[in-house]
Amino acid sequence: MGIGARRNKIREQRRQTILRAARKLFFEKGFKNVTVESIAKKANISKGAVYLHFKSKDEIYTHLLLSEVDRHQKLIKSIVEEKNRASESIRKIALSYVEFFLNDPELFRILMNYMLNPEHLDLTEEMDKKLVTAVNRNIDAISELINAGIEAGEFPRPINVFHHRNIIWGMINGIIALHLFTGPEEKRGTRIRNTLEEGLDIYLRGLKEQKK
Amino acid sequence: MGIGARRNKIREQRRQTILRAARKLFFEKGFKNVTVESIAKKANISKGAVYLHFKSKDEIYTHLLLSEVDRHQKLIKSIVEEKNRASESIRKIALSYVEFFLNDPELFRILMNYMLNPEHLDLTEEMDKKLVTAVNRNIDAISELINAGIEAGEFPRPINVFHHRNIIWGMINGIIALHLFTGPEEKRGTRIRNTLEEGLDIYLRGLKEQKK
DNA sequence: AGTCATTTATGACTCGCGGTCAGAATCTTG
DNA sequence: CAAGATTCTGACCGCGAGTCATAAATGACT
Repeated sequence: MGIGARRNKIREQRRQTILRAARKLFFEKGFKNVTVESIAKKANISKGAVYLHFKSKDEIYTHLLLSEVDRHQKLIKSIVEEKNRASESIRKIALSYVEFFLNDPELFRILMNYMLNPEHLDLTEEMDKKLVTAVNRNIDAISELINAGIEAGEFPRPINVFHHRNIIWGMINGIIALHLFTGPEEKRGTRIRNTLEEGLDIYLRGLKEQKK
Repeated sequence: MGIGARRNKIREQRRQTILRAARKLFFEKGFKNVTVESIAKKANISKGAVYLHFKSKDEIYTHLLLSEVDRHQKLIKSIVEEKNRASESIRKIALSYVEFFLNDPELFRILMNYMLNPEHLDLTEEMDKKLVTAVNRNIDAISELINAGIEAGEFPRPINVFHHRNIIWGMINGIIALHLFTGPEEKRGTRIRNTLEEGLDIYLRGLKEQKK
């Protein structure tokens, strides 16, 4: 191994150490309640050193976010590839979202925040692009499924795929947002799942009878 | 006029001056980019004096929020009282929301933020309660309309009114969130309106054929 | 091994902002 | 006008993100 490569490896290890420390803290206390100092401490490193690896606190969070979104992307991909009926796959994707966010509500908050703040976070160009791409890939899965549904005769044509993708995506997020932080915690899961399933059900039924 | 009353009047005027100044700034620059100092300056007053009238920056914002929500509430009430078909009224309410938020996207951000942060803002007990109540009143209008629709035979029974209220509410918010800060600004209005109308349309159609 | 350039680490410091408070200014009352 | 009550002021505090002068570590070259 050349010197350059060794350097990079060590550098990468440092990054991972920081990310691991940050992850624990963020997911434990929420973004606002974690200081960069505390991340540094947990990683046995100085505050300044953290900034040798990441541009900002936001960027650290975004890295974690990205790896989560990617993880979820794989799940979605596998659902799409099952080749069930389109409406069934959409239902599954929606439910997988719910699980995803029930597991880490903070993540939903941050993604929502990202969506609501056009100026975005304080990220490098690169990170910003990556995050947008990753999120879009997930949204596009729905388009793909709607198209497959049209192919299969499950949905009528012509329908405006983008429209319906946005409506479905909006519904999923809206319902999650509405329930994720309210009511008794142990019941949130079933409440969200039930509401979302019923909502999609009715919507997709309506869609199938569009312009018959 | 007694001395006490005069005092109160002056006090109230000060509050209004502060609120007016704050309003202009907030709606111009967004919550984060306004400092309490700048509000004070605009109101020709010292920073400390601001805190004689409001507990925190959050609370100032919430006051503005509340008056907006109240204003909107009146609109909703008048829509409900028109006694159109339920689905028509729901459509109207949704569209009135859109106008509301197109007019002041920052407001949507804050309300969403409020929804996503259970610890809420740094408010007096009273303000917090008021805000929750005001928002709920608006959501309840939808329940009311669904019930009216059932009465009128427009929707089948039995259906779970809360469920559908939440789904509709979620859909409205989700679609607005998805579009309010993206794409060319001049087209946002029509994009949101179209998507939302179509979404509701299909959903309500599906609802009418529920369990026939 | 010793020198020196380069990379990496440190933590004291700056900066910005929300919020506080001791003391000044102004008003009320007798 | 004096004394007390109220309102106002702006210097100050605390906090946390991000910076930077300085120090330590590394390793290439003699």
